[in-house]
Amino acid sequence: MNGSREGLHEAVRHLLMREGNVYTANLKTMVDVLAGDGPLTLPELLDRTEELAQSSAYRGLGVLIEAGAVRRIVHDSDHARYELDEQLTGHHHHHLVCAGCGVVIDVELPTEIEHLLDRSLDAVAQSHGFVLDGHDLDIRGRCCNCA
Amino acid sequence: MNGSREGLHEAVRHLLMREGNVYTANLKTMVDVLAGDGPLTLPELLDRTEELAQSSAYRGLGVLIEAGAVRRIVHDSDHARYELDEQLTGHHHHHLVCAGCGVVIDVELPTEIEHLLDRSLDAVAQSHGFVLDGHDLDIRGRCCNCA
DNA sequence: TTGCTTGCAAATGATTTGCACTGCT
DNA sequence: AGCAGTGCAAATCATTTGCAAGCAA
Repeated sequence: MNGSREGLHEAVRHLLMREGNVYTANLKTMVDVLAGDGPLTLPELLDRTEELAQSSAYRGLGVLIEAGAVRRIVHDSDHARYELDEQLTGHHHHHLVCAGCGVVIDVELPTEIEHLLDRSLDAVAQSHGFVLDGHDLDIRGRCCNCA
Repeated sequence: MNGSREGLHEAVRHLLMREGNVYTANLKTMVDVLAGDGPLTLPELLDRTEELAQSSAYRGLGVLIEAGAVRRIVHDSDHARYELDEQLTGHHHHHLVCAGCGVVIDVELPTEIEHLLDRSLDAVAQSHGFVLDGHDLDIRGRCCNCA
C-alpha cells in the first residue's frame, strides 16, 4: 500500500510538471488525505491536516484540478467535495449521496451495465452534436442514519 | 398544449396547497417560464419575466422546491439551475452538460437501459444500507459551439 | 536575485434574510 | 384588522484574490 501510494505521488508529480507546477509539501499532504478517504469537503480536508491554511487548501486544490489530479464534485450541500481523479485511482465509480447528511460514498457498477450505458450515452451525445467527455451518475437516497 | 399547461398549473396548485401555500401570480409566472424552457439559471429566469425581483424569484423557487414542484440542479457553473420536477412533467430524463458554456439539455435514454440501471442501482443502494430515492445522470461533454 | 508557494486579511458574488409595504380575506 | 406575498437593502458564507513574507534554484 505504501508502494501504490508512492506510485500515486509520482503520477501526480508528472501531471503537475506538465503544467509547470511544483509538487509541494502542501499538495502532497492534500493528495495523501484524499487518497485515504472518500470525497471530502474542504473543512473535512482541513480537519485531517495540520498547519494548512484554508486559502492554501483552496488554492492547492485549484492547482491539482487544473492538472487533472483532482476532481471537484458538487451536490446540494454547502461545501463542494474533492476527490482524486479517476485517471489516478484507475477505478471508474459513481456516488451514493445521502439527502440527509450529504455524505458521499464511492460505488461501482457491473461492467456490462457501464458498457451498455457508455454506448447509449455516446449515441445521445452525438445526436445533440456534443463531443462526449464522460458521465457522472449520482444515486440519491438516505443513509441508515438519516433514513 | 394550452390544455396541458392548465393541467400543470392545477398540479402545482395542488402541491402548494398541501403545504399551506398559495399559488400566486409570481409563482405561476415562474412555473410558466420553466415549463417553456429547459433548466434555467436564476438570471435566465429573470430575463424571461417582467417585474420580478431577484429575491422574490429565489424565495419563490424555495417554495416551489419545498412543495416538490421544482428541482434545483447544480453543476460547476456559477449559478444553479432550476427545472420542473419530473412528477410534473412525467418524463424521466437526464442532463447533457456542456463543460464550456454550461448549457444543460434534457435527454432521455432507452427504456431498457433505464430498467437495467434502476435494478442495478437498487442493489447497490441496498448493499450500503441506503433507501433509494432516485438517480441523476449527467453526460459531460462539449456542445458544437464550445468543442 | 528571481520566481513560486504560503497565509493572513480583505474582496467577491450567489443566495438568504430583515423589515416595511401592499394586497387579499 | 390580520396574514401572506413582495421587493429593497443588508447580511451571510463558500470561495477567490491582493499582498507581503519565506523559501528554493
